Amino acid sequence: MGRPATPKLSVEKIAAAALDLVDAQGEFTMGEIAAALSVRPSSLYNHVAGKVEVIEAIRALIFKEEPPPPGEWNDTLRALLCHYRNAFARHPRLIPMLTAHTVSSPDVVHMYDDIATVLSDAGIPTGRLLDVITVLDSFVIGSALDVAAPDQVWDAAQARTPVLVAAIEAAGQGRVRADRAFELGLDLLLGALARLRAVEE
Amino acid sequence: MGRPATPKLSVEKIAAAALDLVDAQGEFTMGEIAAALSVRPSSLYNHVAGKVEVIEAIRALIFKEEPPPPGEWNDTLRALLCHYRNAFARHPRLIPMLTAHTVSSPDVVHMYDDIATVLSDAGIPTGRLLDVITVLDSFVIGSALDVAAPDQVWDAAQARTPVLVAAIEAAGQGRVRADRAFELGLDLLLGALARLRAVEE
DNA sequence: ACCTGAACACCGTTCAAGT
DNA sequence: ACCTGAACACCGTTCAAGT
Repeated sequence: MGRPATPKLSVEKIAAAALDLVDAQGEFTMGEIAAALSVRPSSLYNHVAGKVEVIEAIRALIFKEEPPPPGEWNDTLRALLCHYRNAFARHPRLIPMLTAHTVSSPDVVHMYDDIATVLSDAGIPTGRLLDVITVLDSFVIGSALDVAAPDQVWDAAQARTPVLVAAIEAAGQGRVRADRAFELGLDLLLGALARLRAVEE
Repeated sequence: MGRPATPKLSVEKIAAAALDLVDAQGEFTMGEIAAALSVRPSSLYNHVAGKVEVIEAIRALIFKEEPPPPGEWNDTLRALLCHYRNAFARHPRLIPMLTAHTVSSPDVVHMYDDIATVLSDAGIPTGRLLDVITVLDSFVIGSALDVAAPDQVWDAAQARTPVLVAAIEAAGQGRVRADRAFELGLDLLLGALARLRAVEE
C-alpha cells in the first residue's frame, strides 16, 4: 500500500482512540487502537514510540487547562481542586493506568503552578508550600481512585463491627457517595488551611 | 518428574517471591516467580488461578494486622493511619499494582472496622462515618502513591511561576519530604475532625 | 513521510502425562 | 495432589518493502 496522500494517523487520534477503549473496557492494546483507526498495529509506531507514550498522550489529552477563576482564595482553590479531580473522575478506569507511570507531565505541573500561586497569595509561607500542595494532591488523587473503585470496596458483608455495617448502609452508593465524601474532605482541608494561615501570620 | 514428596510451592511462597520482584524491579511475570522458586511456570497454576490472584495474595501478605493501640482517640487514629500508610510505603512500587485491581480484601476491611470504631467512639455520627473514612482513606492512598513517585514529579525546571520554583527548592527531597507532607496532612485532617466533632455534639 | 506484512521474543494460561 | 513439557493465543515491537 504505502504512504497515503494525507496521513491517516496522529498522536491525538491515537490517544483519543485509546481513551475510548479505556473508558469502555478499562484497558487497551496496540492492536485494538489500530483496529479502531482502521490501520495495522505497526503503523502506530510512526507516531508514538510505544505503549507508554500512548498513555502519556492520554494524560496530556485529559488536562486541557482551564484558567483559575478569580475570587476569594478559598473559592479559587476549591474550584481548582474540583477541576483537577473531575478531570480524573470523568475517566475513572484511566486513573490506575496513569498512576502506574508517574511522570511530571507539563500540564500537571502547570496546575501545581496555579495552586502554588493561590496558596502563596493566601499567606502560606514558602517553606510549607510544597507540603501543603502535596497534601492536597494526595487527597485529590486518592479521591479520584475512590471514584474508580466499584462500590464493592465498601462491602457490609465483610465488615466485622456493627458500627461499620451501619455506616456503610447509611452512606448510599456510587458516584453520589464519592462526590459527597470529596466535598467533605475539601471542607475539612480548606478549613484547616484557613486556620493554619491564621496561625502563621 | 511428577509430584514431589513435600510440595515445593504454596500461595505464601508465590506471593513472597512476587513481592520481592516488585520491590526490586517494579513488576513481575509468572515466569520470573517460577525461576525464583526453581520451578516451571505451569506449576504455579496448581496454587493460584492466575496473575490477578497472585496480586491479591500479595495484598493479604502486606496487611498483617496490628491491634489498634489504646489511648486518646486522636492518637489511636493517627497510629492507625500511619500503620496503614506505612504498610504501603514499605513497598512503594507495589501501590500502582494494587490500585489497578480494587478489591475489598478482608484485611483492608478489617482496618476500616478499626477506624470506624475509633471515629464512632470519638463522637462522629453514623451518617457521616463512611464519608470521613473515605476522606482519610483517600488521603492515605494518595500519600502512599506520593512515596512511590520519584522526586521527578516535583521538577523545578518545569515550573512556570517563581513561587512554585522556590517552594520546590525549599521542600527538600525523597522520603523525608514525603513523610513530612504526610504528617502535615494528618495534622490538618485530625485537627479538622476534632472541630467537626465539637460542632456535631 | 507513513502504511503494510511478515517476523521476533515474550507472556499468561491450559492440559495431558507422569508420579 | 502437584510438578513437568509441550502447546495455544495474544501482545508489543521491529524492520524491510512499498509509495
